[in-house]
Amino acid sequence: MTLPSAKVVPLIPPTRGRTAGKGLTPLAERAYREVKQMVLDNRVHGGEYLLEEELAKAVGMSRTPLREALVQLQNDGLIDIVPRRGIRIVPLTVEDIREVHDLMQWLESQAAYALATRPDRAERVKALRQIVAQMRRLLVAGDITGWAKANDRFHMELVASAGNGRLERICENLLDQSQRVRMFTLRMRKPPTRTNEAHTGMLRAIEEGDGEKAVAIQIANKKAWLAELEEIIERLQLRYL
Amino acid sequence: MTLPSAKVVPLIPPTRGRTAGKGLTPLAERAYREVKQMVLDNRVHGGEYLLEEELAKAVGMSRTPLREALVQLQNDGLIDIVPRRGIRIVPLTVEDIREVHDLMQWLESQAAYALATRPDRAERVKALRQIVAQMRRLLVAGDITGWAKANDRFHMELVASAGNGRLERICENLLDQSQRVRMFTLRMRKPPTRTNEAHTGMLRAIEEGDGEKAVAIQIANKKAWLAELEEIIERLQLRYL
DNA sequence: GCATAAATTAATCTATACATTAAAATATAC
DNA sequence: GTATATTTTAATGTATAGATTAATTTATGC
Repeated sequence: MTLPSAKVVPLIPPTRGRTAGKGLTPLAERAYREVKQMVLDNRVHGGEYLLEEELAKAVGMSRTPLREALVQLQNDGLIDIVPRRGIRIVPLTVEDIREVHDLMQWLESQAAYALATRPDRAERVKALRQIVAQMRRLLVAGDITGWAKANDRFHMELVASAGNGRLERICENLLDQSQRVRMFTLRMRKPPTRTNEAHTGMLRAIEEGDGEKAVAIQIANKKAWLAELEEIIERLQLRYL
Repeated sequence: MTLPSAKVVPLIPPTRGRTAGKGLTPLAERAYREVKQMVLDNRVHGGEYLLEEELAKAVGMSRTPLREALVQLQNDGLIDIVPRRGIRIVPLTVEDIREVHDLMQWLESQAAYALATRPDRAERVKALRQIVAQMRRLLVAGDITGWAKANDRFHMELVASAGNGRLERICENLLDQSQRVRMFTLRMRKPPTRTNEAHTGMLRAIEEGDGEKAVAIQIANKKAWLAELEEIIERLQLRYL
């Protein structure tokens, strides 16, 4: 493959800084956001198929920008483009949830450990504490969906403290991939007071500069979280969600 | 956004198992592979622009499948699609290399640690040792490019030992993202005997079940690797590559 | 009634025409 | 000569027509 000489143009900020739907055309971006929201809101279910033409009609555009959005969504691991059959919502098995859980635990523990060793960690800890306070209020108010969203913000804020853009994008995507299952099972779980306490304890350890303790608390909480989810999924008797 | 009822079809293996260019149409897949190879082979450079029509002509297809391939490549972090300007090869700064390095170090250390605790690790250690032996032979033969490829296989094999598909894809992509810089600076580095020794030592520690020692060796080698690269880039006086 | 071949259908895949946009070039005023 | 307005150009963004493919349905032979 031979090319004419590539043109060099002044360096401009990359579009990749944006976390999702990055570098897509205007219609493709809208399609990306709308289809993604439909998936994350559990309006469709794992294993189900959608047809391109029907999706295009639903989002009010031709198939060309929609297809570009679908390539992005497939890359995010939310859908599969099945040749000549349609768009399949990626079914999530308990193994998938374990994979995502393991990765998040590994990456978050690195972020927590790194934060515990930073001299200027007080600001970050303060911001994280504010999120936990909000989580407590939402739990008391009975707003479990709001609590889950705040919990996601906590995790993303913790990860952001590592100052690594690629890490942030990876974690945000992992949260997206597991969102359908986490939301589907949310009301079947015990009230997440254990998570609130674990976050509080982890932040105290970070504040004290005790990275190993912070990591130990994080790992224990995440293990308990996964065990409860596995129990729920076993009780549901579903191979995938 | 409202949809007709989604069709449910028998569960078939997802296309996402494939590591790259997954779920793309035949022409899009070919475009993906060819353009990616062009980028990874340093036939274009960071900051340079390419035009869609010229690329389409070069790969011998219309813009439609090419554009789908470009969405995938952008998601891989290899190019940026700049609206109404063209495709830009993502410029890599030393900060980018640090990010990738940090992430790989975190993820690989998890994999190494996990492997060191597995009772059935002998088989994996054996496979990894074979790769290191090949790396030694290639170094003696003066084939530094072959050595670098074998080194990548070592890292991917180590990561694969964790049995986490998402981890593998993430790491493969991180290796891709840093490839242009690593290959560009390859011959400016000292002969990588330190890396060969580090791999050997790490495998011995894993074999002995000493995860912490394995991780310590891995971290030390990666730190030295990065320091040498930073020195080279500073000597080159380039803001990005 | 069953197996296989042939025809039909459904849906994507790809090419390309046309619309749109933003940069570049040119014209104009001072 | 410079600043601003206007026009032109280059390249993408989007819609859709037609090609292609694979699944489904129907026809045929035994």
